[in-house]
Amino acid sequence: MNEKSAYDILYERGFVEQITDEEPIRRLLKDETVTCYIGFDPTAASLHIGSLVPIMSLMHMQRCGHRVIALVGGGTALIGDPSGKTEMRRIMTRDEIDGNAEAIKKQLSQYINFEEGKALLLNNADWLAQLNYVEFLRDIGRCFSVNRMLAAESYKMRLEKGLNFIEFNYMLLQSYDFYYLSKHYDCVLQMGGNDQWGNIVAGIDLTRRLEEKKIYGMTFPLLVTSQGHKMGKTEKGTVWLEAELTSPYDYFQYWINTEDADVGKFLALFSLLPMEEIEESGKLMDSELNMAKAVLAFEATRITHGEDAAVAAWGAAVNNFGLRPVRPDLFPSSTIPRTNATDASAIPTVEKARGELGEGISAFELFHDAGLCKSRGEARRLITQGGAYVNGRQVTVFDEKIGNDDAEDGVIRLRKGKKQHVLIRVV
RNA sequence: GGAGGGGUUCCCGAGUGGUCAAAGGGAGCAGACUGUAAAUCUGCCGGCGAAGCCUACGGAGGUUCAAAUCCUCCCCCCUCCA
Repeated sequence: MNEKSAYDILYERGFVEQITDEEPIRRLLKDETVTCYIGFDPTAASLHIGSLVPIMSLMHMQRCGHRVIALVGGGTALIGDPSGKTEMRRIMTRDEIDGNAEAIKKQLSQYINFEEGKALLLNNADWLAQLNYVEFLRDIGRCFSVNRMLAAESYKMRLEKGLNFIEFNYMLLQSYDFYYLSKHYDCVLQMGGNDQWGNIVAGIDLTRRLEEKKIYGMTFPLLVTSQGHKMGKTEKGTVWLEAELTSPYDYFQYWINTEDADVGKFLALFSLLPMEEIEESGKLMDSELNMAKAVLAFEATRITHGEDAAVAAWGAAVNNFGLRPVRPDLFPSSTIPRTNATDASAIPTVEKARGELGEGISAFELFHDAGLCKSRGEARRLITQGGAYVNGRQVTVFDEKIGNDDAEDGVIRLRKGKKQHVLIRVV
């Protein structure tokens, strides 16, 4: 059904930054079923938006019939990848890493079908943790030239600030991973962020020296917004893929706030919509672009949190921001609702006991309790500066009492600034 | 191992006895302008309901009415020498 090869798809959607050999890779992905892998770092209990490009690339590979390996770096996390970092990372304990690795495995299953050998989920701790140091040095270490390693871009930055031996070894371990996967799982392609280029190429060299086997590498662009801001940070911090950490509502809001110049690029990378539809939307100008942003937000939320959560997040956006329906001729493949129906249940809601509100609570306390402000002081400042609203009315006195009388249908609507809404449900 | 230089609030970075909750920049928040965009301008930007108090300048002690600043020991990083 699909004439395009995985390479064509990745290329046209903007996934490809560097590749080791264009022609062979193009052919391979077109004519054969290949096994490819990407490593994920278990340094936190959840992946975040920064991992989404790799995840989406694996989805595309799988949809094209290739076998994908998601490698959780339980072993390499014990070392800490220095690539692209200015500071050494905190060394994590074995338990922390194992716990995170488990959580990440579960998360990846939302995007990739691991049934019946269509995809594999491996943990490199399974082979790295039992390596024998002297043997490793003799078999693997001898294949690495320190001179070449020092020349690698990934170490440059650290050579100025300092790099210690444990981190210097990271490249050997990741190279060994690739070698190991190529040997035991017939993996021929490693993909990763562009900061992984050095590590990937080193793995290719190692495998060639040990096995005389040719394998390949591809890297993705490291995304910053068109304004140069880093991806995945908002007023609430990192945008996680885990619903417990970043709600589908916030996740949707993150995407709908995409800068104009990034909408097309992000639709290609973070939705599965056909490129023709995405290109068509490129004609949208000015505020019409908000329709494309809505579709981006909806599709991205759908992929990560499911259709129902996406619809709910959309409904909340309609309710809070007067988001208008997307024209029917745009993005026909998207399942975004085209109606005006408004289910606002996804708006963040905090419950308060009727009794607690009996005497009325000072506005600044309420904003703090609702989680809109990190401290009471911040809430006071917010009110003083005129950024606090109750039921759409600006609060001007910081200790104005808010009580049961302010509830409309059992709900008090709080708003911080223009964008952040929380409902207080009186129970 | 020796000599020198460093570790400051979310990040970068100034501060070498009181006027320091700590210059400046970035990030962030709010206001104006807008399209839930960007840019720009303005205000805010440790905690506690104010005075004041508490917490904070790598760690532990000490000197002093008073310490981010002085002394001692320790930890970590960088540069040069070995």
